[in-house]
Amino acid sequence: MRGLHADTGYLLYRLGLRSGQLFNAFLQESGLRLRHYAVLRFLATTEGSLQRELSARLGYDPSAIVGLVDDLEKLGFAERRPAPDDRRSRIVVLTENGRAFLRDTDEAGRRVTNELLGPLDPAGREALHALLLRIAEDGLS
Amino acid sequence: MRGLHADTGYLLYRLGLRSGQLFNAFLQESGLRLRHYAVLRFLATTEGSLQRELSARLGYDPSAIVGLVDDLEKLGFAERRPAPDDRRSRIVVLTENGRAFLRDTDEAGRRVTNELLGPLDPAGREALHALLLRIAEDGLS
DNA sequence: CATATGTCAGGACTACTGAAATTC
DNA sequence: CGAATTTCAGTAGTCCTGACATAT
Repeated sequence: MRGLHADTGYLLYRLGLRSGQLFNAFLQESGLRLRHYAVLRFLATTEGSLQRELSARLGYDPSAIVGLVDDLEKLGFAERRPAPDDRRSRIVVLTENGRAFLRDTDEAGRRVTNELLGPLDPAGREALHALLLRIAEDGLS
Repeated sequence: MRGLHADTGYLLYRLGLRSGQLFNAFLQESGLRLRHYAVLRFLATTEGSLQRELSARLGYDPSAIVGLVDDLEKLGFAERRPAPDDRRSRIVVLTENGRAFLRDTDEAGRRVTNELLGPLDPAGREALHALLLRIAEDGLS
């Protein structure tokens, strides 16, 4: 019988949990959760994004995006704007406040990843990142 | 501004989610969830385990173990036995039915991991597994 | 008395389904 | 008409806290 940690899938599941918990702990005082943070980070890479793009790229259900963007709007970190070419769609854009929030928390985010990767040296971290990217790109964005 | 996938922690979180979803999908018809499966797999490596050991080794809260073992007992896959040396404790053991279930699903589990690791060749898979093990062992069992 | 183990109740969060309104 | 986008209601599952009974 294979052991528990002999299974790479189970390892990924467990480490993903730990990663999410670490991020949520560091985001706690800001009132955001990892899912909000992920939306902000993605918005920062675009000039504005349709909600269905957020759903597809972040892997969250379209119905979940609604509440996340609601929360970000309440905090003044993002805005919904009408899409000029399709009145069904809304374009979500990062506000200046949202951009400032990302700047302020950028270093804390690095510390989380640092703590997570703990015993790995820089070469190990880079190797891990490259491997994860390859399997992430098969199926995700 | 760093991109989303520039963050190894976020990648781990996303891939952990996908891994859990794949496992749960393949377990669906059996009525079990990944958490039950993890308990069974761990029990198969022992001669019986205290519930607090299951909690510590699998990373689930002690209060969650109660329901998981309840479910496994209902299905006849595990049993609670009194601990001879400490009447507070119960020892959870795999039954013959539980062992048979693991035998029957072993190959399906491999297929899940296979699908998950998709584009990686055997060397890449081994390298990924080794890296994940190193960070898992820092903090988890 | 303090501590450990298992149990139970409940809350906050997550992931998903199905349906509705609007627009294409 | 069917399909796409967003929204909403509801369900099941997850993660954690706090409390309790029992035993050490």
